[in-house]
Amino acid sequence: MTVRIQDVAKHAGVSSATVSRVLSNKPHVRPELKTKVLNAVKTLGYQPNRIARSLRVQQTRIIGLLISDIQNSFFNIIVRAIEDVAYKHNYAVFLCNSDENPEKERFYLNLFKAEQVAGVILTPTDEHNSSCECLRSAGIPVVTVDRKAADACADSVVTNNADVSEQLVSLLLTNGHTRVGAVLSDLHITTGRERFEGFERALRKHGVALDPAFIKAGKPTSDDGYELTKELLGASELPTAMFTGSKHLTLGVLRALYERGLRVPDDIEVAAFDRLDWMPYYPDMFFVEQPVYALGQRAAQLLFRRLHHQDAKLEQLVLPSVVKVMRHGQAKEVADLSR
Amino acid sequence: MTVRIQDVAKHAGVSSATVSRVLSNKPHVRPELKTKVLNAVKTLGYQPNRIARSLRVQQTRIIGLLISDIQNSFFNIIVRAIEDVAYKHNYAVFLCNSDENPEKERFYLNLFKAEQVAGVILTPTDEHNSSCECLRSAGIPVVTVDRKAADACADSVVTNNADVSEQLVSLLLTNGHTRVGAVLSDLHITTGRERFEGFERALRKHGVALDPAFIKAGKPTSDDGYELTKELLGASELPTAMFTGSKHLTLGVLRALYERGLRVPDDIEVAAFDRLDWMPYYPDMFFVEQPVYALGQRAAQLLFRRLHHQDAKLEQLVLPSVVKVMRHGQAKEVADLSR
DNA sequence: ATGAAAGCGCTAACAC
DNA sequence: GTGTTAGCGCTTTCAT
Repeated sequence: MTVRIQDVAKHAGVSSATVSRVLSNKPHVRPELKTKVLNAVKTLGYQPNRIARSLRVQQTRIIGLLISDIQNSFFNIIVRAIEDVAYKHNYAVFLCNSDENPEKERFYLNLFKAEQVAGVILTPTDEHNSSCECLRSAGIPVVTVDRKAADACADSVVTNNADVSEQLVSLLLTNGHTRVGAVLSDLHITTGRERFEGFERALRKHGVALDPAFIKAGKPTSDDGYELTKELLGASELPTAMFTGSKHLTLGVLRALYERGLRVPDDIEVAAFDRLDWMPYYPDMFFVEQPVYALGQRAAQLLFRRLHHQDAKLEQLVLPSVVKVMRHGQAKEVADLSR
Repeated sequence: MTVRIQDVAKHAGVSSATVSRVLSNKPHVRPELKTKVLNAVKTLGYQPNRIARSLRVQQTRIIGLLISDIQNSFFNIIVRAIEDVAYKHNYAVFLCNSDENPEKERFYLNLFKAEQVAGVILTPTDEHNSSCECLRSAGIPVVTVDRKAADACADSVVTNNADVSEQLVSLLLTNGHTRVGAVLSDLHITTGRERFEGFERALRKHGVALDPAFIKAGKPTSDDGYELTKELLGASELPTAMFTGSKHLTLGVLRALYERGLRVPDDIEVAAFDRLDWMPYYPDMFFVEQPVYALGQRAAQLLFRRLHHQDAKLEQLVLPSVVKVMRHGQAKEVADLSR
């Protein structure tokens, strides 16, 4: 039924060892046998069984990718980037969705181990969740992307969250805003925590008191952004500006503002993380442009580096984001505003 | 180093066969041995090697998912739905990106075969590309989603593209538009072809001649939508309405209209496929709401049905889409407009 | 340079 | 009910 390496060997009049050698480009094979084998492969339509190979060599050419929300268009760009790099290296990607759920995360990391993936890239749902330790101990390298894990057993690629948040919020404060609401990701996610730290730092520098009623955190989804904003707007005094901690949170925040009849930026200023693809048609707002594709690309590169170079020292890459503003449908860096 | 089924057997004082039986919930095992085995598994931290298992039973609990653009937020919802269903069935998903490239598609379908996935779900890049035949002949069921494949060897789940397109375009024509531009997916993709057929039918019914300069087709990406619209707007007479064939095409079309200074809907009416998440803030437009999540969900269900029921008759599911209009930030079915 | 054969970890057929 | 064992398809020593 299915054609095996033995069949090819028989057809070419050689042993299976020779076929194997030819197919993995090993040296020490007479050219004339090589062509014989290649012919046999072609005529029989032979395709190596990767399962058998994996069992024998005790590893696969698969990288496990565990994303906390694969429906999120931000993570999607990262997925795409990783897939691109993997394809170039002739690796395939095993994509799973942890759904911001630590239990699902553990389930999938175990699966990755059982499937003996060559390496894992993930966006950890919880900074202090050391489940990646169990992968490292099984010899499977781990890279975290966009978010960090506390245990120092994974390479990571993130952006300068705290700094750029501080810049962004400072901009609001400099423009005279004193009541700034923040809708962020949960603080056990590093992007949530670090962006909050930047927010805090900016307030402190400008001598503005931090009002707990103006700070909300939840899952980085549009729904949570919406609900949290409604809560926040229920406070006695309305904020004059909003700082939002992710693309999908922003979507929810804008919906809540819209429903409440607050116009941007006349009634309320918005300073958001990430570019929305419809910003050109939307009223002016500030935003942080993160190098999203690069985030995924560098993560994949880091993983492949480690695959080939097992014990390189741990790398913690920080890519720079930039504060921008939309003006008349054009995005400009804030440094450029002075012109 | 790594703990094997033999180790568990020794530790529990039984044979590996018994351990295997316990772990796969086979009958005929004394309860007392069962607990012994389970204890040994726990203390040793045993995890079955799925590769070895796969090699032995000649199949995996993995479904191969080949999407033509994983960065596209439309397909993403489908991916998410499939992942959800798979997780419930305790299957994992192997996600790959064909990039609308038939060559990449072939590469990945071969990979799926070599990895012996249990089944495949794909959005074919070319209707008349019979590469799924090779999977079926290897006993791997194939389901196409969103798009159909010509060869009748795959179950499929699609929407009523032609009909709903006809409705949508008829609406424009009824409203007095006679110059309707169309920006669609390539005609070798079934969604492109069928939506074009609906467009054509509507024109014919209303006795409007089809102007080739008003019809553009390309990849369903924002960039192609943009470029094609610029071409289309270069025609001597401007259209008074635009019909767009996918979410990302729409993004590009709107950008081109915006840059050209054409306001929606005053200067030009837009009737689009798929809901954009920022439509509430955008000027009124018509659109087709497709049951996107259901598309993925049903596809996965179809696949699992076939996995358990190898020779059920081929199923071609058509899910209904609905024409809607945005009014004051609310989506309404067009049938409701009369009120 | 090439072939014979062991063995990766598991399951299932068969024997008891 | 439980154990023994063959074998899934491949790679890789070890002989030659």
